[in-house]
Amino acid sequence: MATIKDVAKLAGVSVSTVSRVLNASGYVEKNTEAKVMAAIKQLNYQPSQIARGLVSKKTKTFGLILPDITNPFFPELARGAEDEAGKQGYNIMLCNSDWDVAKEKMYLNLLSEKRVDGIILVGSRMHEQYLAPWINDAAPVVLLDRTSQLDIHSICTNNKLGGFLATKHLLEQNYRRIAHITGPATSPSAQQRLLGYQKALEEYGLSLDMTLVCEGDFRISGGATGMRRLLSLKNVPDAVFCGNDLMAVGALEVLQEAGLKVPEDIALVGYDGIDLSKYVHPKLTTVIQPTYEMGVMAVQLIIESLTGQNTVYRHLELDPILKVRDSSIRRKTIDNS
Amino acid sequence: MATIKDVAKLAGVSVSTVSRVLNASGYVEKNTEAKVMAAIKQLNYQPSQIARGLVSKKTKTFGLILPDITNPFFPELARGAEDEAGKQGYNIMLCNSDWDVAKEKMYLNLLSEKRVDGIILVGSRMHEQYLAPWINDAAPVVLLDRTSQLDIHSICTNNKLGGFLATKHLLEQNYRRIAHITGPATSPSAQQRLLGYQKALEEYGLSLDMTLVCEGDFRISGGATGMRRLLSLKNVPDAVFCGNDLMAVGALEVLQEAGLKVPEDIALVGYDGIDLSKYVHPKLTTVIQPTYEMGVMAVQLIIESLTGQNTVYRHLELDPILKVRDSSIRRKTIDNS
DNA sequence: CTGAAAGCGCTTACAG
DNA sequence: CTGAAAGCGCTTACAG
Repeated sequence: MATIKDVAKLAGVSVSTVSRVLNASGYVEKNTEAKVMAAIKQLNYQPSQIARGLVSKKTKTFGLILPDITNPFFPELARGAEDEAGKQGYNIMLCNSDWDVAKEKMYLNLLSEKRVDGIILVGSRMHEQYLAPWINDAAPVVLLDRTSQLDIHSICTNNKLGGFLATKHLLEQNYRRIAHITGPATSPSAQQRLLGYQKALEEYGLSLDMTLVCEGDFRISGGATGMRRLLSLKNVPDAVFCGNDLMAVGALEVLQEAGLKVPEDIALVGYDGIDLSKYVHPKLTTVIQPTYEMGVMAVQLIIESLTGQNTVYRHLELDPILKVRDSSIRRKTIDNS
Repeated sequence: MATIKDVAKLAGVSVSTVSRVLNASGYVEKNTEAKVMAAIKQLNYQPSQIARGLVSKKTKTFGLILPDITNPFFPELARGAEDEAGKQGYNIMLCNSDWDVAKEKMYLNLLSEKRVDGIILVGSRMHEQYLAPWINDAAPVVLLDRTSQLDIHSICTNNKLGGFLATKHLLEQNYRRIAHITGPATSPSAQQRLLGYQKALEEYGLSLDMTLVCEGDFRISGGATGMRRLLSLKNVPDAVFCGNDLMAVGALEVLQEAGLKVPEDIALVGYDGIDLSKYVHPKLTTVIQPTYEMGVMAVQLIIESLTGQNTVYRHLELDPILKVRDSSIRRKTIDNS
């Protein structure tokens, strides 16, 4: 692979001059420039970003640590980040953490050693104390889908509002025995959605029945397991708010196998607004998150930090949107059985 | 950020010595080592992979260029590549090309300037002549989901076999008027699946009816458009082999809106084996590709090239597997209407 | 307008 | 067992 020296030699100039035409910095005679360009072309020369990075202290690369790209929630987010990064001349390094704090730490270290210009950390369950060392470190970090007390950027959606909207919708549709399959208890988002669920029940003067709340795992299998447990109750719910769409799909399968109709027998609401929610039958009512935008905004926040336009740490909160579809259509009367 | 010099100064030794303990190379006295380790810890020192890369000519990074991570076929593949790369100490740089040759070239250049140790190029429609400059270049390239006459690694599945299996299955189920919604005409995979479709028809002594073949785009919308066109025919097909699952989902929606039943009125077969195919109703018969494995193998091929274990270019072909589900269940008799 | 020199943060021979 | 020097491929002042 040709180096700047090779180009200089072939063009009969110094490396300084080649560097100048490469960076369009300083004056260089038209004629000299032409010679240099010709040499570059002839040698098929590509400047090494490694060498450049060593002096500029910039790698034009961001790290993106997310739980699992095969989980349909994350590709949208990754795409948003990549599109925005690409627009600004950055590449994205993708890391799957599987919600594993040890893996997150490993990747955080790796990315830091590779001197990425910024890191987007999605859905981390890491304790604040472990996060702290990364603050005010070389590369700005932005937390996605989680908040923090620390001086660090964060973007999340209002999960409590989302849980509230989902549950209130079911209440408005005259469902009254509303169960909730939550995400993992360790997930802050899951906790907030649960709070929203409780708030909506309270607002309707309904007391919280903990037998109707079961912990899931944000995966299809967890939704199925939860639904089976709910069906085994002596007093089966008439509606289920699932902590995410994937679990709603699992719940839906169990209901269909049990010969129950959605929403006639049991209504279902999901969360996230992944594509899949539109293509199951019946189409799933869900709470849509601005997933792609979160990826875009994360990159924008980092770039703002980098260019010094923004010296204050931002904690952004976006509002989710309730999307009513077929799985929760209106009941005419309240069923008080 | 602390450098090796800072560590050396604090430990009261030379940078050479610090480098030795960092790399566990050469002899270093126990006592000296302890002092160095202490300094590293105290300064929270992380060696710069940029500086290391400049001398070692290795970045421990691979580039992964794929059409679109939000297309459900690709996350599996990306995950396979990332898992295997991570195991071997490499990171993955993710790039979305949108099937756009110009974007592919741009990323190829960018990744090359960043001196990645290898590049995985997925589903490229680039002409051989444009690909040629990347061969025997610094970083090994492996083509995924496409073949090449060039001296370059490639991994693909036997798409002709896949198309054949899908169509033969429908024929065995006594469907006779079988349409095919293809992928884009420019896609080699789409072309091969079409050939498989033709071969199966021939084997059953059926002649190819071009009014039953329409070009799609591998997206939901293209499947919907294709299905609408097929329904407008005077002589409607009794089964449709869709070039991928996404188009099958689009076709399914159109059929349901038209009040037609699958598979009673029209049978449907997809391709790829994406998760979604299991969760639509009815569950979609499909041809499963070993997507995750392809990602893993691509990384393995690159690493073999890098370690010189493998000097010959490999063209691997994997076999897809027919997965029969509800959307194409048996008809009792041949419908000769 | 152009070149020589120093330096980015490391590793790798080479002495000692 | 340890240190000084050269070099990886660039950019950035500094002279001229």
